[in-house]
Amino acid sequence: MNSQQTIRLGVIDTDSGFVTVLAKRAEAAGWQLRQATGAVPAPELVAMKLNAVLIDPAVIGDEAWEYLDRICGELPDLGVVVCTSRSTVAQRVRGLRLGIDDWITKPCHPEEAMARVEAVTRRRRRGRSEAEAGPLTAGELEVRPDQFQAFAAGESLDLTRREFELLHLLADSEGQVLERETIYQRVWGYAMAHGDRSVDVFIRKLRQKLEKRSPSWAYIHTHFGVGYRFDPEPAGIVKEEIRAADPNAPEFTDRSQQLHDEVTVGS
Amino acid sequence: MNSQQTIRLGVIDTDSGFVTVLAKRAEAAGWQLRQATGAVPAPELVAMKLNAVLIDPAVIGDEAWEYLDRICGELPDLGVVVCTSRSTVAQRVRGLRLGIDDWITKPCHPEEAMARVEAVTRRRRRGRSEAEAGPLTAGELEVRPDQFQAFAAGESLDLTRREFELLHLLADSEGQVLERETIYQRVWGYAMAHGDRSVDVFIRKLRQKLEKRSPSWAYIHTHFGVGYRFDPEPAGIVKEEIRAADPNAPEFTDRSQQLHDEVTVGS
DNA sequence: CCGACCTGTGAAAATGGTGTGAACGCAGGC
DNA sequence: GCCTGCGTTCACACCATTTTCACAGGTCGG
Repeated sequence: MNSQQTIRLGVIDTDSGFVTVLAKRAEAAGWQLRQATGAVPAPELVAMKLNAVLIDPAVIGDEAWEYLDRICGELPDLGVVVCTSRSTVAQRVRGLRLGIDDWITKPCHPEEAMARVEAVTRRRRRGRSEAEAGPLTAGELEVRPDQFQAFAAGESLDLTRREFELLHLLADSEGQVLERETIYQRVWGYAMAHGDRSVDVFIRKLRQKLEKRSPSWAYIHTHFGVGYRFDPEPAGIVKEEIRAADPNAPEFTDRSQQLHDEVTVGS
Repeated sequence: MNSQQTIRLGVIDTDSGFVTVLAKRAEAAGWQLRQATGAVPAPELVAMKLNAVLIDPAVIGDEAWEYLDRICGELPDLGVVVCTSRSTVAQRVRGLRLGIDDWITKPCHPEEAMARVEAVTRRRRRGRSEAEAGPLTAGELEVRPDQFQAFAAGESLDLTRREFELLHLLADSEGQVLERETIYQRVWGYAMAHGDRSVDVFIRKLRQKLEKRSPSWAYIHTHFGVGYRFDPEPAGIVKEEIRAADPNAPEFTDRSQQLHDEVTVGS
């Protein structure tokens, strides 16, 4: 469904002109970028949770081959694209055999670089369809994409597909307030018709099933006039946390909502 | 080791000079080649069991884009590399976005073409070779890939080829819920058409044959709106659980439901 | 406190997914 | 050519899920 997830790309290059333009376009496309101007150790690359890196080996120097070899070997899930000026057939062949996924020659159009990164990422995601996404945990909950189910205390919530997709989206955006339109768009896959109450109904079903298996937690919170927020809270603590969170809180840019929360809680 | 598996490559091109040289080198490397001089329908490509195709869209003509789109859409597991003289950035970007894995410009060195095909096919074939060999057991079942058969209590289930492939896939993913599209993709080798019921029909055939030879086990479970899950369960458990739950029935203290249940049961 | 609007809730109605039997078409063997 | 086994497609019945609707309850701005 949401295979169009944003791409997290690392760029290792010192050609500021190229990088700047690329960054601009990538951000416009919703990608997340990390930049560096020298070799980044493998563990740090892992920490960045990148889908791919775009590297100009020239900025690394003599150890470039060694570095590329190590990256490709240690991070089999990372797409590696080399982008460099002047290269021989022999170098490209060597690089590709080493494990590099694509080799582009500068000067190159940023769109093409992006398209190639995209192609590399796509191919990799497809390759491990089985791996799927890892399970999420929140409060007593465990959301398992490989089972299309959520569990509390080892027991299944018996969610239907839509219920699961909705809960998965919410749990994945823990702490964030999601508007109904956004939720509908992401779960149903198309725009919400004006006046559609489906989201509300499914939220209710989720709350019922959550309550049934995990009564002492509050997971889904309503934000009046906005949408819903997923945030596991042990029952009873609710008031304190909201009061404590208040100073930080005023995130919503809508009307004068913040006031409401205070009043509501205070009463 | 794993990088030295033979690659099955399809070449669609009329540039006999290039193709001849490529074929020579590829064969020297132990690859298996299939050649064509025009568009090859998707089903035929499936039958060839290729890892990748190398296509010059010029030999296909006006329908090249349409053809490439169809190939990429219907055969997600097939690597697609385009190799053509003269192309614009816009064309390359369009192609890569379409699902093409790599785009090379002629004239190109055969070694580089091979290296790029190799890069495209590299990732998804990891660890596939070892999975083939071993027999699987689950419940009373024994799945034997070497015979393309499954047995229960020493008796063959008399599975056809497709039935076996399906059961093998399911048993190999024991406990995991597999979507129909995934199943079709992996067993049939290409994308499932919308509304295709083949998977359902074969599941029924499997269930019949399993029931016949191993009546006291439930192997294949339906997940509504999603797909199927293979998980051997002794049939007895199900009945017991239902019977045990029935007398106690009032499971949850929601509204006034229990009353209804009791009345209903009492009658 | 009122009216307007938003959200929660239960149940009916519509939709759509699954099980199943059977007909069809195709290829390989006799 | 005819038969047989296999895979595909179709139609229908049944039922789980989803959507819709009406109303109750809550929240907000005056």
